[in-house]
Amino acid sequence: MKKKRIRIKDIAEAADVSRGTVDRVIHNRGKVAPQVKAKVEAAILSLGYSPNIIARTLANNKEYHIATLIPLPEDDIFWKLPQIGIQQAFEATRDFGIHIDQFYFKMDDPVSFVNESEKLVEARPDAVLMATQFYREAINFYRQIEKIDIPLVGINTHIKELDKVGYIGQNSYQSGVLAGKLFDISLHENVDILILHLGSSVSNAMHIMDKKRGLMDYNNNHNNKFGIINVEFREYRDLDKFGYFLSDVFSRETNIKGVFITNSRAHYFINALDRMGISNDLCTVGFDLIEKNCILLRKGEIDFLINQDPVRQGNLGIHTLVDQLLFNRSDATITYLPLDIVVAENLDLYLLSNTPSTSEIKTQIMAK
Amino acid sequence: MKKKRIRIKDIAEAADVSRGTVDRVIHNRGKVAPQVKAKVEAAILSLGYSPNIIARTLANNKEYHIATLIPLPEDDIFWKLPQIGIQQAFEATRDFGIHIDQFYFKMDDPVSFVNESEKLVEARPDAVLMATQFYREAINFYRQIEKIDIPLVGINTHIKELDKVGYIGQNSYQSGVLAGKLFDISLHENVDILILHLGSSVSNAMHIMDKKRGLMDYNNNHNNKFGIINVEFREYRDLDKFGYFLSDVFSRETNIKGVFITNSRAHYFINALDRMGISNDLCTVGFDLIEKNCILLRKGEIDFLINQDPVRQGNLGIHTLVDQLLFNRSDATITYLPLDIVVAENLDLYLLSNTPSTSEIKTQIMAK
DNA sequence: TTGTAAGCGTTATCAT
DNA sequence: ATGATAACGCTTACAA
Repeated sequence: MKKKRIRIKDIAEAADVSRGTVDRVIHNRGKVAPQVKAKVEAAILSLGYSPNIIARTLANNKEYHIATLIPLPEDDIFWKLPQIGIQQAFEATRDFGIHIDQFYFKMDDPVSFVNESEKLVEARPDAVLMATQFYREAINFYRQIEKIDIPLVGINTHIKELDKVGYIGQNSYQSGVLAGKLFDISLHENVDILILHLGSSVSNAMHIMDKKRGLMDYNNNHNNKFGIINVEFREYRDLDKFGYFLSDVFSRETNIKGVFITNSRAHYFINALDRMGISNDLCTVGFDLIEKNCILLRKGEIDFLINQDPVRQGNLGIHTLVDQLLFNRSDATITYLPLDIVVAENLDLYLLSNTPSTSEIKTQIMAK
Repeated sequence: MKKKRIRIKDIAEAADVSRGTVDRVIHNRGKVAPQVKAKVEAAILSLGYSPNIIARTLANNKEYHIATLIPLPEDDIFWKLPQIGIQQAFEATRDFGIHIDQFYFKMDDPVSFVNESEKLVEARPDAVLMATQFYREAINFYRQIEKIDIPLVGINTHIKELDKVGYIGQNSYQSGVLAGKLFDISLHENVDILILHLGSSVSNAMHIMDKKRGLMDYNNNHNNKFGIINVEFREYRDLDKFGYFLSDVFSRETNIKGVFITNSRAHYFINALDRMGISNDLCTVGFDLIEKNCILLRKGEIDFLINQDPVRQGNLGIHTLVDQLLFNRSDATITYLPLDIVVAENLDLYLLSNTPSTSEIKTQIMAK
């Protein structure tokens, strides 16, 4: 009934060799006579041996350093979320000998990214987790990492040119398609949708283009139900300037009924609208469950937030690397996380499952 | 720079006692002189000791048996999903000495539940995971479990009378509210919504009532935008009978524009409609990403599926129990999982993250 | 080519 | 009340 787990010792006895020999065939290191090897392999197969990861980890007694390179959480609260996931993963894996060294760069400053990436390389980590929107800089950074031949995974922004590294995050194109669907459900035909990009054009990179394409493709595939207006604005933090900009847009374009904000800054848009006294009868679709967005979602000022689970991105990113370090599984795979449609009525449930205090995952190691 | 992790040996040396003594104060077992105890505790605090779970697990070398009691996956494919999560969790925790013994009952048969629960008790497990809609039977079962004093968690159906046991699953009431929101977005006012319950009335229990209440409360709070019609039907598997039943309903009630199916059987409804040649210009909201529902969602025959992540329910359920067994953390907490709004445009992303092959979580132990 | 034994950090059983 | 020591299953250096 209660079958005991097969240990190395057991197959050593079965094959009538020593534990050392068994170990040698398992890791095929060292010399072992062909017939002996066959005998051991037969025993492994017939007894159904699988190694005890716990004991292996303890015996290995190795320390691994994973470096992270992400934007300063202070720069944009969005970046606090992956940070939470990274911390969770750290606590979950520290007993496996995993250390995490974090490097932060200024979100809008490529130079800062380059500086930090150099510091990171000097620290000689065993693996790297990266999140950046700087395409060229990321590719240059990858060249350096390639030289020292350690695994690298990206989160949040998919740098498609880097096909040798893993990616965990959202499918940007599909999130645009999904936004299209949400407008389709909510609005009548023959109205206009404003695509609004807030932030530096530097970061107005591929993944933002993908979101726009997704929305426009959806619209094309649905008989061009909507008119699409494309606009971007850098100085969104200056509510006055932003407000004037918006009233200009809305006075020129009087048929706008939907607004698609392509990143986590929807709350700036709503606040600027409010400041200018422009009434908000718009259907607004934004991204990410940062606090200011959540408040406006509850109030009904924002209609939909698309969640890309940044906490999980950070968490899974670290776990993927741990997986590679501990079990040398080499997957440079792309993992697209679900795109959650968040409305006032299901918001709280998403927030709860994101809070670090409630998700007390201790150990979460990928394998086999 | 590279700080070594503090071990029992380290604090033993610091406090100038033996490892045995340190162990005694950590687990406050056995006698230890007050001053010695204070000295050790001081050392633990100042050096910042935390136990190495890996080594502890190995040394403990204990075997735990977790029993599960869920409906037969063959009875209703929905129940394959928690089963997947349970299997994942098993693979993740087997190295921690966790065994899983599964008991299955016939979904619509309380007697079968009772029989299996008796077998389960005889097997003398160390913890139990349960999913059932049979209220009375579940409560009786709990009385037996209470006697042998082992942890019990429920998934999927919240038996509120059992306030001493943990629950992981959906907030049924809130899922009804969310359905209300979805109709609100999709439909004009002054149309009717049909609430359709398919299945035995036995299982037409509290959590189904909660869903209905949620929808109706939403409607009340929005000026009774819709009319609500309540209907249930047992023999939904008989497409002919079901079809006649539906044509009867729809010929009497000609203003129905929305249909809320309260469980995972939305596909039966669509098929019966189709069979009778009733045109589907309805807004349909159902539950759960089982294959037949997914196909209809893609085709546009179902508009929304609310996902309660049954895979994760099974997975988290096991992990919660493992947590209690390994770290004696006693939380009979209620964990409500997010309610995902699934449409054709984000369906694939949810399916991918549910597939057992992609989620290769090895070890996921809760702690601290 | 093979076997032996020490060690990973913790627990638990002995003596003292 | 305290200390020494053998386990747990695996790795690895060293001996044979």
